[in-house]
Amino acid sequence: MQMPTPIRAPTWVSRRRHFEQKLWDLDKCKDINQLKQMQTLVYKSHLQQDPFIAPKLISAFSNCRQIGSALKVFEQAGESNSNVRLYNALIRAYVCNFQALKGFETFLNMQCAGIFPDNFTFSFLLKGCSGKCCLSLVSMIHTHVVKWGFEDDIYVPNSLIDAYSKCGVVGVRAAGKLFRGMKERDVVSWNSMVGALLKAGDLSEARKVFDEMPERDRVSWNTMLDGYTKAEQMSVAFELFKNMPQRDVVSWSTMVSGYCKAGDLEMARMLFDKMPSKNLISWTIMISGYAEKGLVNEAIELYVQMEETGLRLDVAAFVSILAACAESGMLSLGKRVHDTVERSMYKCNTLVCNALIDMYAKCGSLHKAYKVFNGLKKRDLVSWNAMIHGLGMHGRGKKALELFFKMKQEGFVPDKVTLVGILCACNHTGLVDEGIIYFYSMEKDYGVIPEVEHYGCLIDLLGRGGYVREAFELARKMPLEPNVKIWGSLLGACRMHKAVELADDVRDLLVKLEPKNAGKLSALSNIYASAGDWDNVANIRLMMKSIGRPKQSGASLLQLNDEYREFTVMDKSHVKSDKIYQMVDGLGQHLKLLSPVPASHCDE
DNA sequence: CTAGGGTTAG
Repeated sequence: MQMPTPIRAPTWVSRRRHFEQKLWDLDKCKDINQLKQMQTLVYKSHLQQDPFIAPKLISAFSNCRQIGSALKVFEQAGESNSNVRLYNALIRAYVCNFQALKGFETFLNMQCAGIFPDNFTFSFLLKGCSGKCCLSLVSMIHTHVVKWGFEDDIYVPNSLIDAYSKCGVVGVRAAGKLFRGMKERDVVSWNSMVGALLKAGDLSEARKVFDEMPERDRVSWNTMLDGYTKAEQMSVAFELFKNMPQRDVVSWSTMVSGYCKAGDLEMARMLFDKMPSKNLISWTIMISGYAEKGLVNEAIELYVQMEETGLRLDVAAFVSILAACAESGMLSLGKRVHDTVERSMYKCNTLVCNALIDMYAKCGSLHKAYKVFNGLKKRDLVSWNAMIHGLGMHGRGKKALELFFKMKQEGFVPDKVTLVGILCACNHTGLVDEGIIYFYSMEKDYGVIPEVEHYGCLIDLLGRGGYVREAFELARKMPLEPNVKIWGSLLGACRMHKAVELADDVRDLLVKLEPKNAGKLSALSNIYASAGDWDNVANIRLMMKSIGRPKQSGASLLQLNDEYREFTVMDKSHVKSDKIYQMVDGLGQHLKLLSPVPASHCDE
């Protein structure tokens, strides 16, 4: 009689099962050490040329940001393996790791190798175009799409619409043409088209398309909602919000963000408190909203509350809140955030550290900024720019220039932001000659064509250095339209050097500005008025008169969140006039404290 | 026995 053997597979079988299971989930592996172990196993089992395993390995390495290893896997997969998936995986790896160019190169190599692209290839390639404004590239890919016959695979034209939408107004037109020509459209096609029109700022056309949609999902409503909030049409946005068939956390967050940007922090907070569920993004929006507007107590209180919920901040949350602190000079919250960064996994993250450097620099805490900068292992151009600009704007021009040389020594190529920092540094340190030299050689030396900011720095520099006439001359001759800051610095220079004989130049410049920027002079006059700087108020009124602007009795335009509102003296018509007067008063105090002479206008 | 792609808030 035979005993039944226990049903138990030999060990090697179960091991193999286990191994296979792991192979199937290879691309979901997030741990780099585990992944390397898996790779060893794959190679030992001679599976590195397997048409399914190899692409998975590439994806896995790509997800772990190990693009070098991904490439190695690709190369070792062998040419015998003429596999679209392999190429697709490599293209995606490049594109997802910010090497879009290499992705396109791979696409070309693939065709040279005689391998036909498929629908996935194009989706990946198009993703590589995002963030860049490269219409010619997108339309080139479009041509390939048509050539290979993938224009009816719904994913591909949808990706195309999205890619086109990031190429400015012309791109959006191309997107519209493609959209109208599509055989069938799904809800994503419609949503992408609405999003494209909104990106181009065409709110009414977007709404038209939105109304035409055969079916709308959450994304459709949220996209349209965001369009209205970005345009600061909060009442329309609220109407839409009320009428939405369903509201998710994105809808609520969009509204909170919209009210924050519109400056209505109370309404924002009310909605924030009413949200049925909050996530990291919602908290980030509300805290940044408070921080940006300088509401210290509210911002800190909410930040502490968020930490108490146990939410872990990610890179975007850190960067957003720190940027808001930088904007309003909110050092107290900035420091708190820094504490959190130190305890997080992002204390060596370049993006986060750059935000810290910028925050400390803008808050005037140069020592701390420098400490973060020095401790940063992987500095990029932004790190250098933030530090140089920070030093420069606080009168440490020599140190800024030193850093500039060091940065070049280390092989970084200065960009336009660097040069603003350098000119700013020269300006705030009285290095007039150096500033002039840098300005006039920046195109030759660094290939940077001067923009308004650069002109602004130089004009400020000239004016402060006593070359008032030259400053005016430059403002008049510059190929770009002078902005309010340039105006301010010219006025400052006039006052500083008692140059009243420049009326003609002033008029010339005003002609250049008018009539498009009618409100700006008044806005400026208002700022000086709040600062109690009556000399400049008188100056501006004189200028306004000199170009025959009709005198408006005591009315002035005050810029509030990019919108000009008209006020007359002691106007109480506006619902929030109390708040506004308070704010203007506060602004005046600030200006008095900060600038005996009108502040430099090349910062920011 | 297989994977992989497109749209919304910071």
